[in-house]
Amino acid sequence: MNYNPNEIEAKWQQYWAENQTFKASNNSDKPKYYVLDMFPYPSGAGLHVGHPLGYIASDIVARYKRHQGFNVLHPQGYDSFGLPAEQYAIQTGQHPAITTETNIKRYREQLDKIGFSFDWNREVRTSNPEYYKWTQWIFIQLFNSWYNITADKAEDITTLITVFEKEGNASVKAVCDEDVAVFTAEEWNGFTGEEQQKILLQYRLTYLAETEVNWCPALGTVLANDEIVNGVSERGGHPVVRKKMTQWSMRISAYAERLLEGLNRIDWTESLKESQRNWIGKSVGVSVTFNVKQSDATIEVFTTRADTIFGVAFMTLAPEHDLVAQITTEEQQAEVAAYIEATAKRSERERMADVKTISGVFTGAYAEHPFTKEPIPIWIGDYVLAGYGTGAVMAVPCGDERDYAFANFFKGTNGMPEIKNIFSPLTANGEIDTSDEVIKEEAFAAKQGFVLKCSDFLDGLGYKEATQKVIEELEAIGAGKAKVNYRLRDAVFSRQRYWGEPFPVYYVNGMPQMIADEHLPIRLPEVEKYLPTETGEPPLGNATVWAWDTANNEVVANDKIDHETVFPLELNTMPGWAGSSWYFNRYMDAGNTEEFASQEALNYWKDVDLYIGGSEHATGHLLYSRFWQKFLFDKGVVPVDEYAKKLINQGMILGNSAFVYRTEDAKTLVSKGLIGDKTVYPIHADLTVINDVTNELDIEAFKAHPLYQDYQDAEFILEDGKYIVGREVEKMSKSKYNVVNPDDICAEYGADTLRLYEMFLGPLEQAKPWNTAGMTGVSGFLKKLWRLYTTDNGFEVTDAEPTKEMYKVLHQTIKKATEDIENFSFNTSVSQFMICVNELGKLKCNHRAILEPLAVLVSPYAPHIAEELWAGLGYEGSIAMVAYPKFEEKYLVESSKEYPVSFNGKMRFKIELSLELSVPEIQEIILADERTKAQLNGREPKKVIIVPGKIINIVG
RNA sequence: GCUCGAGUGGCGGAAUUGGUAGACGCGCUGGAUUCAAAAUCCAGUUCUUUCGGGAGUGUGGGUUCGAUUCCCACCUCGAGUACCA
Repeated sequence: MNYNPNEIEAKWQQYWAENQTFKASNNSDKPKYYVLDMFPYPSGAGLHVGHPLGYIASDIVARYKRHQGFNVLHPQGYDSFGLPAEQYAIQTGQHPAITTETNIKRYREQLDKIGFSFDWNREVRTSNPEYYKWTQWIFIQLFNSWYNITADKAEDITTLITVFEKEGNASVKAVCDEDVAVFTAEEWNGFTGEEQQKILLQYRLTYLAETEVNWCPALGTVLANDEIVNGVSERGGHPVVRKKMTQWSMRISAYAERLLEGLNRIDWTESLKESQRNWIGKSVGVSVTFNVKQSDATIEVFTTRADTIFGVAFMTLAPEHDLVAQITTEEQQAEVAAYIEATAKRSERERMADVKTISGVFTGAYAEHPFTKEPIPIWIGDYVLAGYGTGAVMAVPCGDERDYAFANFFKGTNGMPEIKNIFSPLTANGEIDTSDEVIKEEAFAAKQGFVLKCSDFLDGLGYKEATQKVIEELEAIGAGKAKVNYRLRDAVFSRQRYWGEPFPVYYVNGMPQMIADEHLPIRLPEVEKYLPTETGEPPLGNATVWAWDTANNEVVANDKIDHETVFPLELNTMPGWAGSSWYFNRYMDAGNTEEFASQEALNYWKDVDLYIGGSEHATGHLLYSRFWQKFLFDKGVVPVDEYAKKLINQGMILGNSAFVYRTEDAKTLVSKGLIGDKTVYPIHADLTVINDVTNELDIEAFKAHPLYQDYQDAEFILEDGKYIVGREVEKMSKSKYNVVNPDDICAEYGADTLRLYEMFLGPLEQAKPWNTAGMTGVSGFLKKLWRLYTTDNGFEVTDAEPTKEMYKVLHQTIKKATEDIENFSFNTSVSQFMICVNELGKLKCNHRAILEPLAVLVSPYAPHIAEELWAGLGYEGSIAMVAYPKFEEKYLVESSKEYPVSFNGKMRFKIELSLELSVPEIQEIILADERTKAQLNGREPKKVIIVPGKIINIVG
């Protein structure tokens, strides 16, 4: 009776679907376990073998935990809003909803073939109105909240209004816009409703503001910082420019410290946490205020090196700094204007690529040193970034590389002073090094190994003491204070796209108004065209039925807009990360129409025990979702403020590209071994036209392939009568023709083989190349496993008592498989299964007492065959909930050990000795052994090390 | 530049409270079976060797009876990030 994977896999997949085997209940006496995959964007290309890697790992854990007696939540869904479906709509006119539906169907078919134990009853789709209703609802919650620094949490905006009414805003400590004017209670109460709304907008956690955004002209939309890679868009690689626009923003900066702190409480990889820490970019320093001479303006700078304040030689403002226009003197006006214009023209990318070139101009103005009162020339320069700190720096050439380079470059012009040194370097034993005068060639940027000089009251102090002292002095004269600065910027939340969540927002006199919760969802309107309008408005500007009727609370035609009861709706949509920032909570109670999720469900499942997904989301999804979770926690909606206890990043599966080599004239194709020193150009060969094992090109298939029509008449230069292709490991991608489709693998070898092989390939977190040839290994393993339970006549097992050896192998395997699964070391447990089956095969084991637990052990990895074997053993129903076998130490206890005997650390021979023997007894036996004498060759052993049960080492 | 991670056979990889380096699989070699092939099974497979051995986990040093594992310095590759004041 042969193992026929196609037949049994289809059968059990149908069984699981019909019997709802993996349906999770929100009520159970069992402990809960929540295993989550990052849900996919359903792209038109379908899945390749790299995609399911993480899903297979999480499925193994989910199935293992079910065997262990947990109530397991293992859901799946689709992040179904996004750019590709919209771009397809622009090209073809097909509605993105149709494209998305088709792609999801394809994804589902592919996923089903691999035999995942997902609870599809809880499927979510971010583009489904029943889902995005709650995304809109969360947006409204954010709008109706402010961040109270004193309480260190988000609170309802009404608590802020209460304070304003009683005390004004002077005493309010909130995370808000920087330029909020101070007002009293009387003033507040005297403001018009509109004025009050404007002020509140400066406090809300999501707010409308004119901000400088990353505008991508090619995509016609704004991009978030994490959607830009090397100055071009992550999608498509289009150039990105800075542009001022009125946009919704999320006040994620309010949560900077808590996002940082929370990292200490979660078990995520160190590198991922480090990425988030860098992205948040906390730096502890001092804010110093400089007065501008002959002006009432002041310049605030942020510095981490306040100790160097007596080394300040000049100040540099970012060209975009607000004060530039105000302080620039008449003589310098033309030069400054020209410089600003020149910088604005340079794209972010050029500016980044070209860090070596020093440029800047003098404003003509001077600031006043807070202590010495000496004049300090104020320059502008593009090495100072408007977006970081205050967009202004105090420049200390002797202590900072960039300041040094700038000062050196402009030395002697416009009052740029000579570089002055304020550091006395210390020798290794802490004495002042008088022999060496530093700061001749470069800045002294270290924070240790010096004491200050020429620094008034700071003379003789090191970095720490000086910083402490200068903060005290600055505070005493009111010119500065300690400050913590974060790199993390508020996140722009508007996108000029069609295929995203519409905002539940309409505008009255330009002021945004929220639509009441009970009228949600606000559904995406139909449009004729998915492109921006002729007037440059976002695609929703094409909608004709997109106005809000406040009398009837419904969306109505635009021509009804009268700005009295009918108002225009927001034309932007939400970004891709909106829907993915809370979906893990929705799975807990996916069908709920009354609430985001019920309190019972949220309290029962609480958080994700294991989250598996790619590391590319480190500073996007994984940061935004933590932010929303903390906000929802503050509002009492969710019970925990970190939603994923443990996170694992699966590595990428790389493609194994094949190449043919053409000559310059494209008339000849040269086999790989014959290239020699000929000039040839590699062309990707589709994997369907080569033999994956022998690397031989199927020339007929190649010529017949539509991609290679240009080579119909080409001459093939063969080696040994064959054309051998070159191979190279690259990212798996359609454009490299190295994609392997899991459907093909399932059809040829079966899903269980695919699952085992993906795990067997190597450690989950590591990138590793795919090699279809290796499939035969695991395929052979499953056949051998099958043969243990069967004969030519069908299933045949014995109830006889197994031998000691059989028990030993089984329990070794239980031990290893359990440990490995707990450590997510899936590759090594597959090895152990192979060892086990090889051993049992040699022992001719067909004993029920061994084969029953073995089926359960294998079941998380290869569930279909496990089900079939379980049925073959005579059981009704699924193996999925059968208790996991228990490891018993007694089966592994040994009475003797084969000791390795080393001489000077090199293993030379082995000797079987009883474990009962004492150290002196072992020594006596070993020294009397002939092989020892031969090794020593007459020398006396200097030392004999015996570690009982482990090793013997003789030094001599 | 900085941060994090990784360097082990022809290939994927295994082994770390320091204790037999190369488990398991691919590939390769030889054999059995077969009319033949596929499939299957058996044996071998780090390198080198004068068959006694010798060398060997990126390189150089150190600690140790003993180092892939710990320490120092360096090299290479990958990922992230960057004029961050």
